[in-house]
Amino acid sequence: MEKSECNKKLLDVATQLFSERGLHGVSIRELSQAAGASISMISYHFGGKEGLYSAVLQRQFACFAEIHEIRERVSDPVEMVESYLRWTFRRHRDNPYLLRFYTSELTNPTAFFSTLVMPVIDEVIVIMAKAIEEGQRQGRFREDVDPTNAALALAGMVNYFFLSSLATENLISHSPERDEDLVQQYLKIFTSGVGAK
Amino acid sequence: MEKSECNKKLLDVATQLFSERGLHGVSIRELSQAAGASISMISYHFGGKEGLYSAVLQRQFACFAEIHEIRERVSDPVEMVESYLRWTFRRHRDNPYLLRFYTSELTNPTAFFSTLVMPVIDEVIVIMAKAIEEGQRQGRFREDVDPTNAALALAGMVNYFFLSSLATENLISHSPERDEDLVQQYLKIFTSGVGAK
DNA sequence: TTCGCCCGAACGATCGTTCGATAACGACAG
DNA sequence: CTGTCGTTATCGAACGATCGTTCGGGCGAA
Repeated sequence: MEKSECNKKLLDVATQLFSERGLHGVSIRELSQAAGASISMISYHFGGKEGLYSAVLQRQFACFAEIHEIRERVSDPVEMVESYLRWTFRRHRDNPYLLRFYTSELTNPTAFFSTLVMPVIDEVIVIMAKAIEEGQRQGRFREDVDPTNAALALAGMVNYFFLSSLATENLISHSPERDEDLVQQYLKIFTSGVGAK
Repeated sequence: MEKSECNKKLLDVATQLFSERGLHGVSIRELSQAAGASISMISYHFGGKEGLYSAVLQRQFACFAEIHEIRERVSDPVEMVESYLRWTFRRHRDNPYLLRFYTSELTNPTAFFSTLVMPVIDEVIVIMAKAIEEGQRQGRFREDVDPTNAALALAGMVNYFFLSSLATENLISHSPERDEDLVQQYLKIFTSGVGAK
């Protein structure tokens, strides 16, 4: 039998509201009303408000597993950096709520941080650090920077663009049409820096 | 007459608790109990829970004004980048709660975001973008990157190090003794990139 | 009839705020 | 010096509102 629509509708609505105001900022009454469902449906389908939140979190962070496919497909270190940048842009574009849960959990971790969030973040950082380390072994990357730190710097550059968008929307265009241009700019900065040759 | 200690104690306790769990995650009962004060003191001194939160926010973001002194003291673009990096490291070290309010407001903005948070963030980005632009005019920085975007990339690199610390604490050392080393690494990456020459 | 799915009233707990009482203290008049 | 008054800081009980959960029942398909 098909699992009813109520379930999916609740997940969708909860994704938006939780991302906007956090776990404690939304009540189950507002949640269920926005989903056109009854209050008790949240406890019925998800075992309570926290259960719904964890279901949202799981669906949000599922996409991070894609990094493994990228790593399998791409072997060249520089190309790996470019793929990571493009993948991250697309990830945020496809899912405008992701970054809110991402940083919300990093700064105000809930009970699900250590089981649902931290593992997938670490996986990405470790994989990128390994790619950079391989680049160093190949003589393509300078060896006087720590690979993990370089991976963090890369992730920071691109994620911060979306993180700061609420504050900088009148300073810089956040239109998706600029994405590929930005990918190239970040790639340039990361590999060659902003210094004139 | 001296303003009582109750006021200051409430501010200190609220800073920690709000940073850990957000505006909606803490009750005034827990707040006042942790401060050793009565429940009614919050409404009495700050006009309510939100008033206390805004007082905390104001005190947190006051330090961003220091960027103006730095800009007055430093004229060389590269030196300005280095000063920004060192200043940001010290800012986060001196105040471990700052980044939580910073990102919490960026992802789950409260009513005070547009008046207390956004203006100071924009100021820093604009000042750094101008410094980078000047570096381009001097021929020290390449001209094919957008100054504002470069400023965002710089801010992203260093802020993300602290933002991700909860997830990456067993991947990389976050000891303050490494700070100067990290400043130099970020400076290197930003000005020269990770590419081998 | 049975079994998922769903409803909404009801419950106890907790929320933020308000209010009357109290104590300490300086100013001032007698 | 002393008694009174107004101000300020603090308390805790009480209030109405809202919180998340539970529960008895209704509905439709098997």
